[in-house]
Amino acid sequence: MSNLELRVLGQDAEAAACCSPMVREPLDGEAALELAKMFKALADPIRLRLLSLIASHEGGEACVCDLTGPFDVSQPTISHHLKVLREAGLVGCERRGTWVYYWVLPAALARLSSLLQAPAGASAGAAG
Amino acid sequence: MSNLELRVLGQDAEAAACCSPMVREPLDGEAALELAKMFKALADPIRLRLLSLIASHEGGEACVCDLTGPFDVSQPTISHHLKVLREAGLVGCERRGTWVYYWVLPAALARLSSLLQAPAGASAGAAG
DNA sequence: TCTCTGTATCGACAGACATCGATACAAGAC
DNA sequence: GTCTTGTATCGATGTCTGTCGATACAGAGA
Repeated sequence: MSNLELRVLGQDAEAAACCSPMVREPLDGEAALELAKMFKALADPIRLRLLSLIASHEGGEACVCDLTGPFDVSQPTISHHLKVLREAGLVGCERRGTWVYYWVLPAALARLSSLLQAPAGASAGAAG
Repeated sequence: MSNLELRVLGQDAEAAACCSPMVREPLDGEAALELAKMFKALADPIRLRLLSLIASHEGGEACVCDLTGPFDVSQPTISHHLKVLREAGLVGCERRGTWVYYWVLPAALARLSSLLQAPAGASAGAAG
């Protein structure tokens, strides 16, 4: 159905989705550094809304021209935020003719999501 | 059993875990602002490791004295990071005698985790 | 009381970041 | 070729953040 599926080739989303939440064993410094970069990209309200806007756009992708309107900041600022999301590996992009299109990389979100997921037992009931 | 379960009373972890990932519909500005604060708390390698260290500690909680050792930064810096995690609603704490204990609030992590979770169709699955 | 230990707060400082206007670059229309 | 439009980059600036040493606060014990 979606053309989204084209984008996730080569990403092992399933592998990432299955394992080692951070509540299970301590993160080592290197992993923490890399993950912090991704969370840092999410740590801005405009970037969160951009990501959400892109992901929920029809077809799973959005033109930059669709993304500058909803915000009260300048075009260079939006472009900067898109670059941050790109460099964090959260979105991909491609120029098609005049326009540039962005889409979310689901594997990256899935990885963060699974990291934060508490193991079934621990989540609410905890320690038992 | 656990002393952790005492801490999750009043938090609707299950309710948070069920709904509205950001890839489904655009986040409004207010929600984005609040979520960005939580992600900002995660956007530092030391804080990620602290959180992971606390969560994976036996009993689900850790004394500050267990948390200062593993890092190359000063005690005030660790205290600062713990405060950031606290104010973001990611951990709770309590003084017991001389020591202060910290534990993770699973509902907060679950909320972020579910937010990032792509809907079944789109997520990774898409690749298949 | 005083002392000792564990933790938090304060004040200062350097580096990182969000934002802007100006400008460069890319592609289509003419 | 030139013009126009869409997007990215540059350079500057104000604000936020991570870090430290110094110090204050809390509780236990003598």
